[in-house]
Amino acid sequence: MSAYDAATIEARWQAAWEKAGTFKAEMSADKPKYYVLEMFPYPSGRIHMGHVRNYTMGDVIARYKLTTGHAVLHPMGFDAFGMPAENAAMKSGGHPKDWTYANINEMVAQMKPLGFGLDWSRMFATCDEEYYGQQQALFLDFLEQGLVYRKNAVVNWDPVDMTVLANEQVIDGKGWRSGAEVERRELTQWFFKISDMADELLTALDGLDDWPAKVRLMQQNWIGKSRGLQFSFERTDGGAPIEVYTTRPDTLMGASFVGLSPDHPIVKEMEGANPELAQVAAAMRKGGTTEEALEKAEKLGFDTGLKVKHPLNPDWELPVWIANFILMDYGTGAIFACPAHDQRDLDFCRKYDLPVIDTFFALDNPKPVETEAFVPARTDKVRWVNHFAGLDMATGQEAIDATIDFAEAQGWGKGKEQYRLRDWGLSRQRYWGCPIPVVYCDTCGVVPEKKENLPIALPYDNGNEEIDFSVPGNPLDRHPTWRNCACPSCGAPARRETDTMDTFVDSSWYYARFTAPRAETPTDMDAAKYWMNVDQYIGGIEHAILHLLYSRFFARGMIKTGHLPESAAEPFNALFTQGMVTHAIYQTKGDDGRPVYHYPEDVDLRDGSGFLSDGTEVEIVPSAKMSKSKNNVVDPLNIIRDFGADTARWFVLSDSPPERDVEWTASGAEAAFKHLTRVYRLATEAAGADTAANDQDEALLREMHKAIRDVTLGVESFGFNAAIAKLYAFTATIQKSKAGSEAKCTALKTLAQLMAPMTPHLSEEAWSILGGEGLIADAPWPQADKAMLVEASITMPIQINGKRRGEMSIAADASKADVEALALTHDVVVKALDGGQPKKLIVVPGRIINVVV
RNA sequence: GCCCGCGUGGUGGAAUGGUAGACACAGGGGACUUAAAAUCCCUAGGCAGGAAUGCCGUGCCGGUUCGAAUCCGGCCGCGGGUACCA
Repeated sequence: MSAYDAATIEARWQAAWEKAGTFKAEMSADKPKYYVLEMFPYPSGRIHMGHVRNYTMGDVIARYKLTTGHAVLHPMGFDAFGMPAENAAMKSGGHPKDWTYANINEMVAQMKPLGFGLDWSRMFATCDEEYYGQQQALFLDFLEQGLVYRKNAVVNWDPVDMTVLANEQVIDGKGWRSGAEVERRELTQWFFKISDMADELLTALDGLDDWPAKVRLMQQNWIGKSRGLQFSFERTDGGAPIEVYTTRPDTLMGASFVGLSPDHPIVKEMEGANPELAQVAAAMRKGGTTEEALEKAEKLGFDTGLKVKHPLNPDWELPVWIANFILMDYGTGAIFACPAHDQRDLDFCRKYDLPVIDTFFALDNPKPVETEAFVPARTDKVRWVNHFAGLDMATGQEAIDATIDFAEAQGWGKGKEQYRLRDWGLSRQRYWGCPIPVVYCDTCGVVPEKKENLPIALPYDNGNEEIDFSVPGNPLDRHPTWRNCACPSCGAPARRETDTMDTFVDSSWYYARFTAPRAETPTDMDAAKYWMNVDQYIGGIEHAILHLLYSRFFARGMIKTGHLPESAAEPFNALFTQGMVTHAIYQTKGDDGRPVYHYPEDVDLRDGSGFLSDGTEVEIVPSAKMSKSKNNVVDPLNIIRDFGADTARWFVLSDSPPERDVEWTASGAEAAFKHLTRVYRLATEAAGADTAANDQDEALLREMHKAIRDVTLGVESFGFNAAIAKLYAFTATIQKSKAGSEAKCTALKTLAQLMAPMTPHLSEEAWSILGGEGLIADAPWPQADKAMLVEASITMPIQINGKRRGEMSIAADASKADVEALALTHDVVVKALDGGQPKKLIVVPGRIINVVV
């Protein structure tokens, strides 16, 4: 009998699938289709266990659906534009394109041995001219439909490197390379009008029943629909009134000051005549642009000297301050502050000695606000002490509604629905992205490129005009010739747009492209109609908001521009968000005091301590997301070399629920390998045995049908770890069973089928050993026989006052009255009642009996 | 700061209002073996007890319920997102 030789087995069956075209996606008129997609990877160069886990989950679904009679589309590609390629070019020379394609080749070579049932013929990378050329065509169609426009927006500006920085390149408000304090600077940029669809994107969330509730909630909060009041404050100097938007107009009588964003037009207007104000505003514009940075920054204010009249009392004058926490992008860039009922406003007013006016109190506690703002839930009733619409006791929401009605009736304000969602700025001042296909002409202005001129390709080693990453900034902007072109409208010399697109654009429609990856238009309608939508989308929770929201927007845009059918507005029918694979970090201290990270394979673990080969002890940081920079990455190739791909696949699914993070440990991998070896051995033993049928057969087959039921449920509900636990138990049952060899072979063939989505190579081998017909990948999924699942009697636990005190066995079809009668005769119940009557008797059929005494 | 999650034995975890700890790892004991490896069997939350058994126990505090890991409120810790990382 030969041993389990994973390497040989895996190569054999991968070749067999390839030859049979098992995973080639074909449209079929007589099969239901199933489209399963995992979020495609960034080509960092090496795959890690996180990728293995993610793609194994998708593969389990894909292979399972193939055996249930579906035409399956399961493609793979690469999200290949982005900053790391440019950073690599800056650091070690070379070209982003060469770096990226080398990485892609490397990663494909690492993924193939894992035996994923992917249709590799559909593979593409977003940096392929073929792909981004079609993306440029989409952009032009979106532009024509009014879904794209230009406006000014702020970016992180490094004043030393004279370049735009990404948020992750701003560390503590300073540029990552220059160390200079970052400034906020305005540039004219391209935007997608996602805000036009805010309401649609919000209401459609209700229909996404197979998305995690947490993702829908995050998107709902992100879109942030609110109803508030818009009105203006008259200035005492007769200047243009200050328009404000507030979601708490009911607190207007508690107004303390009017606040302007440092980027507000009034501030900019005053800067010229007021050097002190200009200096303060400039200081406030320093630091990064992220919401987090703005919210966490120390609250700073400056009195402009302007005064406005309170809309309800012309004699009441409020000062106008500039405040660094007010965003120009939200509402009107101006607010009024009510410190009594907003902690941030209160902190600001205490700091600058501005008045605090209570407008309502808790019903049972009329205490004036001192250092803590009183901010009850909007549904709580409060007592109003300072209001104008005749309110006494009312909830915050009632007061808001009443205030808006009052303001509208008097004509000084208007109720308005507002969204937190901002338009999607897509311009990036970088080389390694999809060029935005527009041209600037002195005569014609901003002109879209003609479709026949697409793709507008990135320049690459064009003679002596090579792009240059040795200096910061956008190489396209510096390129001597690339930007020179003819105006598509008048033919005169003109300049190309040198900004490229946000990489989120690339990933917002790749799912549609996979349905016809070589089409000469962005999509092929017949293919899109057949394959869309994605039936199961799988990816990280970190994409809960931006990627998924942008994809939902893009699908709608593609419908509007005729690239997708109406039915594809929500492109992902079901979403599953998987957890990360983590691993301990091993570090020592370098000479400069900074941590030095060591690879797991270089660390020898003894009694919970780790040592390098020279004996140095390392510090162990328990568990962190696998990350190249921390060297805590476990290379799946090592696992495949030692144990085989099936072991790696089995383990990443076995020990942890898919939505949660999983810690990689080699001991777990060994256990998985042991199990697969056991299954292989059982199969070879059973195939060679010849024992007669006997009275143990039925018990084994009953367990088999239970396993079919449980594993099928596990696979369909992403309960892979639970399914695997059942498979361990079923394997042990087979091993211990004294059933005849025919029954054992039947059980083992079913075991091989149930394991096949997870361990496809071993399953094919076992199937073949046991005389199964054809490929297990094509064999119909086993069906549980309901008759074999019925149990004659069940065990029910008995509780006394909610605590388990005993159990009893009873016929499975016993009536509730029978159960009650039998329970009352049980020893523990008789003892607990001590001759008395039960206070209450609860019987949950099939589950539990609780006697309250 | 704000939004969204998560927290259960020595470890990964199971249990979605009904027997807390399935399954697995590490540990302990045993069988087989000249020996080892491999394999198989037993054991295993804590405390007390010879045992039967009892008490405690799902981050912490409180609540709802006949019954809470699970639902509600408050707190602590960790993770994800925060619009130019992907």
